[in-house]
Amino acid sequence: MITHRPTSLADQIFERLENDILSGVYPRGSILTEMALCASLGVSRTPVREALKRLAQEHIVEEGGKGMLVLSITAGDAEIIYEMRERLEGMAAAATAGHATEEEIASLRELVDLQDFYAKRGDSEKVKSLDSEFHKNIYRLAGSAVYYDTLMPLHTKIQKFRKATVESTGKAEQSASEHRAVLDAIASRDEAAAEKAMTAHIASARSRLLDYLRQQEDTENGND
Amino acid sequence: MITHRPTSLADQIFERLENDILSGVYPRGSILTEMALCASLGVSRTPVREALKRLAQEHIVEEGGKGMLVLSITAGDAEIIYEMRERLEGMAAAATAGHATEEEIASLRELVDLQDFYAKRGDSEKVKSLDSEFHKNIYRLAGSAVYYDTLMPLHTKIQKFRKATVESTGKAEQSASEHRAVLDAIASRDEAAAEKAMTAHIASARSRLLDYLRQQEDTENGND
DNA sequence: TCCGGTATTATTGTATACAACAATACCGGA
DNA sequence: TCCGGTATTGTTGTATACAATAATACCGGA
Repeated sequence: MITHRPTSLADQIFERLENDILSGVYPRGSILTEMALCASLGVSRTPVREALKRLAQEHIVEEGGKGMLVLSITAGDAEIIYEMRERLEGMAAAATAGHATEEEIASLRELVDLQDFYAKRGDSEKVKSLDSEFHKNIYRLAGSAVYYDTLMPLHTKIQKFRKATVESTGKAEQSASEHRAVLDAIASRDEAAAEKAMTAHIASARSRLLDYLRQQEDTENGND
Repeated sequence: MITHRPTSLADQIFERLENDILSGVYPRGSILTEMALCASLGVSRTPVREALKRLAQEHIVEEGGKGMLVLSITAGDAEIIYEMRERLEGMAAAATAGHATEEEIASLRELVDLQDFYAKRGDSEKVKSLDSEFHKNIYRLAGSAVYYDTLMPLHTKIQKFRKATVESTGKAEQSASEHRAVLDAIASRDEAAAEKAMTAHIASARSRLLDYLRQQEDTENGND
């Protein structure tokens, strides 16, 4: 309908569906059919179809006989992802320490400063988003698209669980200070220190997640 | 035209293009336009378009103003990928040791036996393909789709370089015997040993790759 | 009532039509 | 000759049409 747009309908729909699925709007087990989405989004099948295919490729949905079956991830998957990140992100941080320009490091510092600011304010939405940006930038600055392509899907998929790692002001401040340690190592071009600091940060986030999951287990962990 | 098919045209085209790009048929920097591919493949734009979008998502191509720009990967990317695999595949092998059924382990053994057989024969095409299958099965049997989703793209992207790791009979036999070490650890349900054996195997493959790249450097490494 | 077969419907895969944008080529004027 | 503007062409994004399959619902017979 609307014609020339900066970003395509397919992209918008992909992002929206990805976000809705990973944040729990469409719970695991839901069925998404092209036509139903067309109707609710007011577009033709073509962009919806493209978005669904891309979601399927990332195993966020899979074709389930009738429509597309929403997969999302389990707590067990989240634990695996944290372990993978623990093994990989240090590598990315080290590469970033080796590759990033001073301007890029300055922009990382900006992110950390802001995150710290909002952490002290208790604005966990902002903190989560800035936390996300920080990691995303590390992937980008590491000097090869391989880092981004590998780590970004992992990061995206645990969105639903990430709030657990910054849910209280204390955790948010801790996360921010860990980020600062990584940043400082990068800024001083110390690859080994950057790797170590990042690995420690992920390990820390992972243990915050495990605490959260243990809590959830007690109360029942069903729908949110 | 032809109507009911087990696998869709889009899937076939995706696989074909992926394979052609990663094995060097379309060299880095080529431009693929939808229409040109339609003409050469004899299908409409829809499946071609879907295949290209999926390739773009995996950063095998990217939109480059006019058509899709073929990216492929550099030797530097390959080195990064081997380091990532070194950090991750041990984890997958350990998980497989914990999850795989006896039947699944038997099918792994079959693959290793065959690989050994063809290695001794010097059939490096077969060896490469069986080597690939072995790793792919580890990803699948590790118990979470996260392993497959993360490792398979890495494995796929280095296709062009993998021949370097099994190019001679000696290397092929070495690779097969390393696989057997991994398999034995898995079969005896020893997760730590499986991780160690797999990590050693990737490290070994990586050094075989580095040797190859160093050779290439001497002769000129441009087009193949 | 229950079972089997047929008809209808829902859904997807593919092809094509159309609109908009971008680049380029061509033409006229200075 | 060179520059600017317009027209044309090539390319993509989106919508729709059509074909084929699979599932389901319905109906008749035992």
